[in-house]
Amino acid sequence: METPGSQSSLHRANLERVVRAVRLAGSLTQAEIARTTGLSAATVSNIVRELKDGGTVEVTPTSAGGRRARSVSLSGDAGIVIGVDFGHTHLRVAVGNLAHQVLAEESEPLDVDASAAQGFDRAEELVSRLIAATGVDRSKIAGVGLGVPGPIDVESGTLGSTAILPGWTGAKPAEELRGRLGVPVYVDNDANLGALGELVWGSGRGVKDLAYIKVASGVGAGLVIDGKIYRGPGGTAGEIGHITLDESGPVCRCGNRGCLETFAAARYVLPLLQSSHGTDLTMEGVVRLAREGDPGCRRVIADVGRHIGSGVANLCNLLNPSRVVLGGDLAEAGELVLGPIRESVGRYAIPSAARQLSVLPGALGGRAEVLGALALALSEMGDSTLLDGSLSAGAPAFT
Amino acid sequence: METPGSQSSLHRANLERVVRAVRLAGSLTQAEIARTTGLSAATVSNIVRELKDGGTVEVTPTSAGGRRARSVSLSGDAGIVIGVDFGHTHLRVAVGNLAHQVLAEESEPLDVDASAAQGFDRAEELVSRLIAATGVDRSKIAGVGLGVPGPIDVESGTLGSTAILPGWTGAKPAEELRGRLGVPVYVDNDANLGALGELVWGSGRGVKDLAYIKVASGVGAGLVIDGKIYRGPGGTAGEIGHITLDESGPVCRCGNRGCLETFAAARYVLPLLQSSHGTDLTMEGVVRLAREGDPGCRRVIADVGRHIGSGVANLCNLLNPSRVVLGGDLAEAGELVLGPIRESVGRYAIPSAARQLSVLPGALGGRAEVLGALALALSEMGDSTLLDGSLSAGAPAFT
DNA sequence: GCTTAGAGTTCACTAGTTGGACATAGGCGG
DNA sequence: CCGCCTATGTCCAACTAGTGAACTCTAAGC
Repeated sequence: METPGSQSSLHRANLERVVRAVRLAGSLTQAEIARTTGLSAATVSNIVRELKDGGTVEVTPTSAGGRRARSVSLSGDAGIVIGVDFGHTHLRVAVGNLAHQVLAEESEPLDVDASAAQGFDRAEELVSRLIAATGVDRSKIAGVGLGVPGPIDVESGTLGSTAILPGWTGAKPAEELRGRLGVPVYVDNDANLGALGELVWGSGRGVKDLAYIKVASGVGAGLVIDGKIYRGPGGTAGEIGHITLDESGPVCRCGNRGCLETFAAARYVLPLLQSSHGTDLTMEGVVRLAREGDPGCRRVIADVGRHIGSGVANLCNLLNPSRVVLGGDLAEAGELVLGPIRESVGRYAIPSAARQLSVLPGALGGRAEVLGALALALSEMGDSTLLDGSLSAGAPAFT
Repeated sequence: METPGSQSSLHRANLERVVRAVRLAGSLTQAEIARTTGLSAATVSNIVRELKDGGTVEVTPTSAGGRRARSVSLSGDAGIVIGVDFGHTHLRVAVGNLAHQVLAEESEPLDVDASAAQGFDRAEELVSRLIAATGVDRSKIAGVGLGVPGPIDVESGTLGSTAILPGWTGAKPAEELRGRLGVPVYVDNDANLGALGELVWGSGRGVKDLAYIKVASGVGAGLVIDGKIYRGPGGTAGEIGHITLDESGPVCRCGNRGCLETFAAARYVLPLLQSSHGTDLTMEGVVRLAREGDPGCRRVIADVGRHIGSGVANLCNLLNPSRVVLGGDLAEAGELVLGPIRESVGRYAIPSAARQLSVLPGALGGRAEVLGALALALSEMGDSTLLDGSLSAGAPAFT
């Protein structure tokens, strides 16, 4: 830190290396750590002792039927991370540990029109409740990931458009939450977090580049490139909802005509069915009816799929991701919507770009965003945060 | 290398740190190196001596009117890099040094239908001629960047479609050239290299995310994200030419209808003018006529611009780059084509994504690709390649 | 019961950085 | 013109931290 290119920094780097290896694998013996990190057994021995003294890591004396292998794993209370997701109609909180395990999760309805202060009150309460339920000490919180359902400037932390969450005008959600909880808060929009959630826990496991398409009242995409959220220099990457499919199509709320959103988003699609199916239809309802066989709903969903597929084809030609994951209510429709999407992609994307693409439904449903928030907290905090405990705890031993 | 987390790697890292600092700044005194790298003066002293012994760096005994500052700079012959660009109708080679200076550059016509072997013969010759002209020793070649005008799998090094370069079927250009020149060869397609070239030397200086749109016989884009070429998991990112603008438009060579390419690429646009302007018209000619005021050519170019703008708007919504650079013959048309592009982008992209976007003509013209090849060689080889000399030369000193 | 083999630890050694002492050389004031 | 001051670069002793080799320990296999 203070001497950025010297032995102590090397030692720190090696500590991180070990922690990362353990975190990724869940648990390892020292010999395995030595092999995967490339460090010598002696060094690993020292490092493990240091980490154990610092409380970062736990050593289970004997594990399986081996000779005498001590398995090393991140200690359950080494730290926890929290994910908070503000949705249009709900608030969702999850608590996880550093081993990528979700310890507790809960959601409650939240009025969109609630003021920002009220929303944060509820969030703070829910976080406290969940932490209490897990029995972990509050001081172990290593970071908080926060999702907001609208464009947010990650640098400055200010919400962009306030059309979606009135009453939150000019709010700086991350700052607010940091003030209340006293720990670092990392914020991003729901589509990006959904992408991260599916990447780490859901349908995106194993790939490094993924596009998460979320169809709800609008259409947005979260892009993960090489394992990291890609936001673009201006922070507004992923606006797949507003690529133009038909220059003379319906007028979109963004002011253009024929945006993908006007063919796929709930606010434009539901009215099509209202004369035949009643006015209080929701996207969820349409999906349910379609699965039950309602021909009108099936047709509408297939049409939506075809249009999304056109958008995905463009995305695919430009970015060539290895996986596209469909999220939001629409994902529940399964093959009813995925089939037409794949068909459109096959038709409109150039073959070499579409070849290794797989289009999958999200595996996490509405949980994708909270879990993504957890993942954001985990990735942003880095592995170094874990070491602070062991470093400060280790120091006295040398005096 | 062999011991990836230990002192020797630290030393190597520090060497690289110093080399990078010097390369970025041009020349520095040891004290300045110490300050910018954060290393101690003593360490810098040792490192500089080692680098000097290895020939990587030169020390000019006295410089300005200071006390006794010795200025350290990369030695001119510490290494050179070579860029080779195979185009549809030309072969272009450039030689540069590690200080990002172009030492020599030359191009010659190359028949597209020439066999691969013949092409490589010509390239090898031209490289030899240029190296001889610069007077640098052949052994100083640190790397070669190679551009090919078609899809290439960077991992395996095999050319994809052979439609563009018949006679090159199944060739592995990088391997071939490595065999002939005996140094590492890094290969990529022309659009990606053009992007890199403009980023490092041209209209993209200062930004980290850039899209380079090359309009020639086809339309392709090179994407640079966070300073690195983005190829996508399948290696075919950037196919902006085949995003669909009009589902019932003209049939494209890719098999779809209404691709951007069918509205913008030379092979589709030139026929429009052949009845009025003759059959041996080239894109270059159209641009020239347009600049001279020919209304038909102006109209065609403006239409092309509008369509490209639609594609760029989609790109912008999805990726939100901070800069779009137009390359290829068409860029010579200047505002005649840029105006309509900007107009289309303004109309079809969502405002928040287009806000900080600038659309510029390429500053390098046809040189973008060779210079990009140089930049590729420079970036791929890293700073570490420079050290090989000093490391191997330094070793005997310790025996 | 003896051997064997892998796991983890200890120890002497070595690589490499650092802080401080030291030499050097120009600027500046007297 | 001389000596002080200051910043540069070098040298040396101290220290940090990783490594290979030797060693111990345990359980499995014959």
